[in-house]
Amino acid sequence: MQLISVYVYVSRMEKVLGVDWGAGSPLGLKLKSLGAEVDDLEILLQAVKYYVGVAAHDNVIREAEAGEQMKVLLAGTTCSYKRKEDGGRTILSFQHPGDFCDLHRYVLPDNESAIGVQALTDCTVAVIDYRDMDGLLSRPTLAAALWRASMLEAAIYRERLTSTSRGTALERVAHLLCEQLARREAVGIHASRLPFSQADVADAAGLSVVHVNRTIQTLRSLNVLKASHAIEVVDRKQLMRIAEFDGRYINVPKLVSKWTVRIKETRD
Amino acid sequence: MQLISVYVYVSRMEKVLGVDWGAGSPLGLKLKSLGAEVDDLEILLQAVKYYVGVAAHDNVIREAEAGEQMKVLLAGTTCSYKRKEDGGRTILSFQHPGDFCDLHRYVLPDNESAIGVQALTDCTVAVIDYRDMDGLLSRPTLAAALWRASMLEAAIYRERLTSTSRGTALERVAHLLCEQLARREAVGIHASRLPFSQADVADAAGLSVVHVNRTIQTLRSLNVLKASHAIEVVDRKQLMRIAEFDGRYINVPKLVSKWTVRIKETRD
DNA sequence: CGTGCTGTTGAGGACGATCAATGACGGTGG
DNA sequence: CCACCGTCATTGATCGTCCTCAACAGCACG
Repeated sequence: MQLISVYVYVSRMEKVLGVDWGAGSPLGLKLKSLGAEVDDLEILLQAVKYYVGVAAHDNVIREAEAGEQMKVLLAGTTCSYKRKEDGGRTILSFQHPGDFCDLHRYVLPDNESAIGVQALTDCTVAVIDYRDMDGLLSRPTLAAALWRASMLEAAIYRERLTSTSRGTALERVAHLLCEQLARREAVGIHASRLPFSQADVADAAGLSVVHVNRTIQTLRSLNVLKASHAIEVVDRKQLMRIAEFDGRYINVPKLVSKWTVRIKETRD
Repeated sequence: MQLISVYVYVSRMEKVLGVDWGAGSPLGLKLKSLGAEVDDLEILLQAVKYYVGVAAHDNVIREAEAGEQMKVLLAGTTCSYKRKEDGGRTILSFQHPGDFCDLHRYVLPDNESAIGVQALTDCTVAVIDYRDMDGLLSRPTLAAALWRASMLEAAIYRERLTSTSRGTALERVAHLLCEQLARREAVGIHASRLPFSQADVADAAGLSVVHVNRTIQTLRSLNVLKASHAIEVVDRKQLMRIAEFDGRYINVPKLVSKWTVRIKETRD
């Protein structure tokens, strides 16, 4: 199997890039970890109708939008959110490369329409028509992978729920950061700097911006975060200790064997 | 199609009951709302290896248990929970008749092992071996229904997350109660009394028992809850207003047409 | 060179946690 | 039948975390 290259039209930047979305890309690693086969990735990419670039702060999916297409995040960071009556924003989940932005909408149409997806950085998104989904789901391994993706989403919410109900602001923020680090690592992104603002953290953790700021300063004084403008983790172990974070729920074990072999064939 | 009757051995009460788990039962209504076909219910019930009775406060699934079988709640109320390091209990979700207790464990084995399920009332549970699941999933409508069940679980967590992050204790408790009322109604249970204690509400809402008590007393003074020993809702509309509850996420629309026809054939 | 977004700091106040004790109810055994 | 026990509900008092309001600094952008 050869690496798959496509041309991406990035609307804001208004230029054309040749980018690899193949087996070594976040989406490839994601599908792999969900137990899909290498062919599944190829078939998924063939079903892509077009690629979109979205600028930071723009909506990937508007809250009221009636969706007839599914979107997959290929590059950049987004969040799914809900508006509060006071105009505020509750971040339900961060989304990283390889994540399906609105799988929930395909599986349960109409009863989750109030959820929007917003770009936190400049992003690249793949768009697939609903009418092409049947073909994808006829492949048992791919269907199972999508089911697992749903379950993983549920597991992530579940963890967030416990962490949010539970502890102090310090624990909650630490947990949130650990989750993002682990999820990004699972798709091959090892950067220690996290691509979102303190305000985003506040909306996700259910805390005020002010208190998040103070919490982050505490983490900095503990030499867990770097004392810079951005959110950058320097002592991951300590962060996990503070959060009491057990990342096993992020990873899907026992399902990777086949892939590991095949990946070696193609990438080495 | 005839109504399906099975004999249930209830271990604690030590007696044998003839009970109907057919199309009109909570499980039947649940599958219907998930878009399954009538035959799917029959086939699911045929796959049931045995039925178990569990007494209130006992574990349906122990936290460390290595599961090779899936459990479906037929009668009674349970909760899925996680232990906190201090010994406390975080209730992740209440479970009502028709709910799958541990679908997550089947889809994502090994990475959710710390979750237990506890009976809050006396319960009846159906047990299905994992090795019989392949046969069930070979039916596309049933497989889709199980996928939707996963998504519904995620949606419930998502709502809980927003409500927990957001408001005051009053709103959170009100939301939690609304969710349970709506979910029970969706499977044909219209009782206004909810079958769990204030301590359970506290563990689910992430509040202290003391404060839950005071919150419930506030709701009683507003004539939303009945001034009795139990948790009984008398003014549902007002409760939903307090919680800003929109129950649409509980129901799965657009998927019921086939069933509605068939159900009339069998039940009228 | 303003305008907006993000980050930072200070002060006051509210909500909910914690500790502690008591009451009400049902079951169990002497 | 009553004493005892465990569970659940209730009440009071104190304390801490986190919210709110308010102001300001740094930086990117047009």
